[in-house]
Amino acid sequence: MLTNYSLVFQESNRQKSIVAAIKHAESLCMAENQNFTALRRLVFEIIWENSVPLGAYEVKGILSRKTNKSVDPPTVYRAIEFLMGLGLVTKISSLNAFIGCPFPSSTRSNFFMICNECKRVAEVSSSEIDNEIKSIAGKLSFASERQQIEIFGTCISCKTDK
Amino acid sequence: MLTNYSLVFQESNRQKSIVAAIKHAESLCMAENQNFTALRRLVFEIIWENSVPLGAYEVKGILSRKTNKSVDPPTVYRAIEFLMGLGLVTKISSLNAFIGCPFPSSTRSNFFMICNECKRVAEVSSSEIDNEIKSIAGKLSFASERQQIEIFGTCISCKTDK
DNA sequence: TCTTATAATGTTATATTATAACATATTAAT
DNA sequence: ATTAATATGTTATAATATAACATTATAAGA
Repeated sequence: MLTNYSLVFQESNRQKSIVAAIKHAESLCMAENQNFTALRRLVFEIIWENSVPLGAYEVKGILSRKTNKSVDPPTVYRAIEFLMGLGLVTKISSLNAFIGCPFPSSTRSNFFMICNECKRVAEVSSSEIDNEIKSIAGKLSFASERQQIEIFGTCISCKTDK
Repeated sequence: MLTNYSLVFQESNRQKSIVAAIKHAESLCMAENQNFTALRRLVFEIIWENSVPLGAYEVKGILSRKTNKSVDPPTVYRAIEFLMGLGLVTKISSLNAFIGCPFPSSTRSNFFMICNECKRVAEVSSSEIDNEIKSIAGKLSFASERQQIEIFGTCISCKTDK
């Protein structure tokens, strides 16, 4: 089963999803007894408002502009760490950049399609992939804890643009 | 079809594979009209001699000791870039570290199982995974060019050690 | 063989990404 | 109010990576 795969490549869906994502983040923090502070919310919004993964220092710059004061790296990294811990944001490690997670953590494949042209990312959730990975890990007697799948290429709109 | 998945977790296989890998690298360079220079060979050996992924600066340190002279970062990064271009070495981006590729590039899934305890890496080649990714990309009309799959967990020997 | 072109390496400097360590402030619990 | 816990501010620096240019080695053409 492949779900939600067009989410991030389609701007309209993404706009809607930001609002939903903030609500989701709020209730998740509530449930986990975590504090969704103003700073964390700002960083969350900055990352979610962008259709492309942002580097920590880009977030820092935007945050600095939004708050009209200088921001130091640990401020950003700490907020990102917090958000990643809750599965609200993920790092695309090949890019050293961060992007919002459209899926609740329980159903996440950590599977990303990254367009080399427009840099936008689609997160995909696929039980087939997940099961196949489980099966391979089983054969290796490898106890898998976390997976990260990054596919680079060209998305449909960048292909048709040419 | 799942192939070669025990390669890197098993020390004996790895030792054998180094010799084979050097021969493979030599003939590949020959075929591609590329120069397998002393420096590149050294870096290749350093990366292949280790069962765990090495950071560029670790390679730098080892290289420096082996050659008894100081080595600057670009020296290492350039050699690594060269080796990656030929598919002889891969970067594990979550670790900012490099490891030898046991597969010829044509058959590579870029699929790594990374043990959090011993840090060793098994590269897996799975046509099921590759096909499933192709199928998902197809549904998204995404022209995929490169994939990188990183699974973190605990390997069998670290599990039984406890 | 000499000369030129190309490829590879050396070198310096600096950019980019990330974290450690400690100070201060805010919030929640007693 | 006081203490404890959590979050943020601040300074400094570690770790990773690349740009730009100089030099050397190798290969190719005259």
